[in-house]
Amino acid sequence: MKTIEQLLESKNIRVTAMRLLIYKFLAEKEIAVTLSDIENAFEKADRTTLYRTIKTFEENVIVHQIDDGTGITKYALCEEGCNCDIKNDLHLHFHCNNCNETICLTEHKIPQIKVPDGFVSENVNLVVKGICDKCSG
Amino acid sequence: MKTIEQLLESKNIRVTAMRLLIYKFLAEKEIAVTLSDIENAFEKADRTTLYRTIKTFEENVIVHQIDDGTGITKYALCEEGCNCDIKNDLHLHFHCNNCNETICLTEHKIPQIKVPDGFVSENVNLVVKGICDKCSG
DNA sequence: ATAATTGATGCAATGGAAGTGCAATTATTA
DNA sequence: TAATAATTGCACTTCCATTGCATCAATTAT
Repeated sequence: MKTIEQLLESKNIRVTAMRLLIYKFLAEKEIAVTLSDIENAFEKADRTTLYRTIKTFEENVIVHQIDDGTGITKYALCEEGCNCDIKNDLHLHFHCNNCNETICLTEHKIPQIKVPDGFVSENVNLVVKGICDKCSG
Repeated sequence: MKTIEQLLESKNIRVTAMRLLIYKFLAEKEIAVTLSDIENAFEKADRTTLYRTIKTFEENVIVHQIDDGTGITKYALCEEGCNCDIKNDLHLHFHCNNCNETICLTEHKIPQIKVPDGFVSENVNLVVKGICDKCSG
């Protein structure tokens, strides 16, 4: 079990208070968050810092972007099984039309999608929309 | 074979010159277009008019939105097989990382995606990214 | 036919998210 | 301790999406 400090150091990212806080914030959340979410959680910090922290995490495959169709980019920590840096990885995310939350279904893999001749598939973005377990109860 | 006029009238949308032009523009395109694309094609018209025309079309299931992950909403005419108003329809779109164009692959259906217990799938948004037939040649 | 009403269009402005340049601050290394 | 490099905060900018309001065109009622 790596500490957050070790994780950051292993990727040559300097350990700062801000980064630890943002990492912990993301780790506590089960859902994907927007930059505004982070902004609201850290009102003392500057938007730009939060933005750049997330970008740093993204570049180093600590978080990955999720495009759930709401028009606002969301972010979530990469988990054990997350191969979002690998081109052919299939992301599966669920967006709840009721509570508007987006969660990663990392365990649910997607079958290979066939594309017409001449097309080369490099990456697949799949978002299932509907009602999440909390809202359907 | 319905004329555009008939199509609009059947949906209680007034037939205007602008609407006919935009419809024709979309019909000629095989790819999904952004509002800016339409704007560039009709420089004399106001952006708002184009925007609201597309929105009217969207509400009446004449076009559907495509979120291909570029961050900019794209639109394409609903085709014969397009059931984008039906909840369980599976949209499949292909976004070319090279030419940045997005096309509808209406003929390519996707298998039903399984979601965990408690989750209700209403809709699936699937975007395959890669290289299109024109660019891979 | 004309007035009243409804819808379409154009202009101006707003809001939100994403991104950048630069100065100041903090941490690392020489 | 000085020099260097990275991080943070502030101020902007840009781009897309969206709305309010006035005007113009078209439809309906009188």
